[in-house]
Amino acid sequence: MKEKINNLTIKTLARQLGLSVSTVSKAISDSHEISALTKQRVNELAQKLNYVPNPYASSLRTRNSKTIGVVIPEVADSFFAQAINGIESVAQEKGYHVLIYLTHESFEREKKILKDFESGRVDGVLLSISKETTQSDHIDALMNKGIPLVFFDRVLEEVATTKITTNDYESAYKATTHLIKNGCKKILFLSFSHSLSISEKRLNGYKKALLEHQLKFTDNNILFFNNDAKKDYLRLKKKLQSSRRPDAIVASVEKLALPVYQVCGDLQLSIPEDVQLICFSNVDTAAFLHPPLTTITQPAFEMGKTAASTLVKVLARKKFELPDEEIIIPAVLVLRKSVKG
Amino acid sequence: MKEKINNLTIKTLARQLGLSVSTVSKAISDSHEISALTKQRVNELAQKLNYVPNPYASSLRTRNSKTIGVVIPEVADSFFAQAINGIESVAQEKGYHVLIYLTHESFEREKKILKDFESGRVDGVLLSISKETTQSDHIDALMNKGIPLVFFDRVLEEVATTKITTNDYESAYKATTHLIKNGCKKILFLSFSHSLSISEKRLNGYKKALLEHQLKFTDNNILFFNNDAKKDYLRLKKKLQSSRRPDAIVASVEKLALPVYQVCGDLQLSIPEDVQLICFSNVDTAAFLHPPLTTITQPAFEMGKTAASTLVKVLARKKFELPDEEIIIPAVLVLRKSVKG
DNA sequence: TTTATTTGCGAAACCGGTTTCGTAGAAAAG
DNA sequence: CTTTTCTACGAAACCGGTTTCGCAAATAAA
Repeated sequence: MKEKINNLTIKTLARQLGLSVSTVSKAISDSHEISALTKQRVNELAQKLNYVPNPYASSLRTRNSKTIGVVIPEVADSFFAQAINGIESVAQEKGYHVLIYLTHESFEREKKILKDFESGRVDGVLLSISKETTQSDHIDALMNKGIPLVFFDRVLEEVATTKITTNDYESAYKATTHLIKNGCKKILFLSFSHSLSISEKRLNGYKKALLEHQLKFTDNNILFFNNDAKKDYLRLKKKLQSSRRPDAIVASVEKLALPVYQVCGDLQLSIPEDVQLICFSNVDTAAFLHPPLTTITQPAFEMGKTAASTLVKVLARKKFELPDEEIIIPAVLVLRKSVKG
Repeated sequence: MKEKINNLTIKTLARQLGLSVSTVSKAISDSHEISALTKQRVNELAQKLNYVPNPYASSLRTRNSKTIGVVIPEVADSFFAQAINGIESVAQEKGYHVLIYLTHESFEREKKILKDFESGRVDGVLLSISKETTQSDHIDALMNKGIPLVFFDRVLEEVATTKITTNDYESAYKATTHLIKNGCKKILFLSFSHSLSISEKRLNGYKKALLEHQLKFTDNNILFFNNDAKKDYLRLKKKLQSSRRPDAIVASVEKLALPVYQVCGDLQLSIPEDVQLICFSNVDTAAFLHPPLTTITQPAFEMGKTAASTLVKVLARKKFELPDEEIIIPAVLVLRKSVKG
């Protein structure tokens, strides 16, 4: 492998063409100041020599990098994977580059990443906050530096910027109502965060459905998963072994579904006969699980795409003003055999 | 949102401290030329003013970006998602940034992306080639510019660099042998590429198992999936309806599993009674599918991690010399109910 | 005490582009 | 024919760091 030396710069082109550096630069960017003939000569040589301009040199002067930063908790999750697809689709179309960062649900990591963004590394940011994130200082600081940020899915309400979400509240309400209409009276809600907007909204939608049907909500109705697979498993197991075993479960995020299958399998509980199950999930295997999983499927690709195009649109302007609004793309409830009826 | 103006540069610090720009720069990079006292003063002010150096300015001068480019066919695939996790884990530890690009299996896209990398945008590249990729000109060109590249999973043998793979041949051989020992005689191999190294190796492993057991291989034994879900479905359906219906299937990549479940479901064929199934797959729902899917599970995280650390290690040196070797991390065959026994 | 060395810092070039501004020559206007 | 306006281009500053090199003062060696 050769040494890394790029001696093919705009200067090389200029020299070979007997032009000045500025002329070549302008020719390449198709400036009106340059004659058609010169442009052609420049482009032909650039083509021939396989000239690729240094993006960082350009970035330095123009103060933009054509790069967006995507900050998500994890990537091995169907929702985020599909969202990335959506993001990438607009990035690639609009000529943006995508820097990916994972917080692994750590607030500290998130802060570090956003702090780094203050350097000007990215033109804008797409963020889905970590489950530990409850305050917005790091986000405010970034936005105060003039770097636009769009939330998607996991948002921080108090930050005045555009947020792309699903109808979490309504979806949970709808799912829970469906279970109640199916005769369920003891519906367990699985959560993994006390503070996250999506968790709260989904929980509230669930609560509303209970309330509307004269079912009471107590702390017993909700089980919080931490990130300790073994303990979470045991706690869920205990729940499902108790005398007042739930007759249905609403799992508020994708990764909470498998533990339910696991525990039910181990306890020989039938889904949906003993326990009905609905999960917020984008896994593409849902239809082939045993039993097929009823899901609230979020428009992950669309959300990523919308978030990215919202961001890119504002980046195209000189002033970066993102309206403080929430764009809600509805999820769909896909009924499968994990619920009765 | 404010205007994007970063007036806090190294110059600001220098001015406020009554030092020169060069001194501040050296102080920040902890140069031995600078006294402890000065370093402290500089760092304290930097801290106080929340100074974050512009990475592109630095990049321009030092000719490295602390960024690696990851080029993969798709992200909504458990293998790649997990691989990204592995990559990110070392990137974050070593202070590298990760640019992600999806080829969507398009050779043209891949060429464009690698061409862009010739600009110096990234210090090194991790590549898993598209299924259309059969030649290496674009890769050679990049490496000739002195940019190191490590393949993972989908490699191009003829390129002299480090390749991180699994034991595709042995795994397919093992899986097929297992099916044969289960009494299968008409084993169908599902492929999605005529040229890809992994496809070829897996096919060869499969063939070897057939050969060893006096089972003959004809074109009828293999079914190629294109990217047309509907047509692929129909072709597979036809296969499974034929009089000489296969009694087992080896699916050579993750995304080929669901169509099998789909078709078998629609044809009311039982897995594994009518058709046994083994799939190269990293989906975490495998154990809860109906029936649970026997998988050849690749060490995706490890592969990503190894690829990244190999790359990062060579980037730490002045000379970028990646040995032309293949690091093979074995996959594991996880037996589940989609095969008998 | 003189000379050699080390220490700590600054001036300036540099990385590779972009952008401002000035200007020679051609074309248009008067 | 002179003045004005374009047209097409170049010189140079600039973006924000890094690095080389030079040098004065402090310290060590002779």
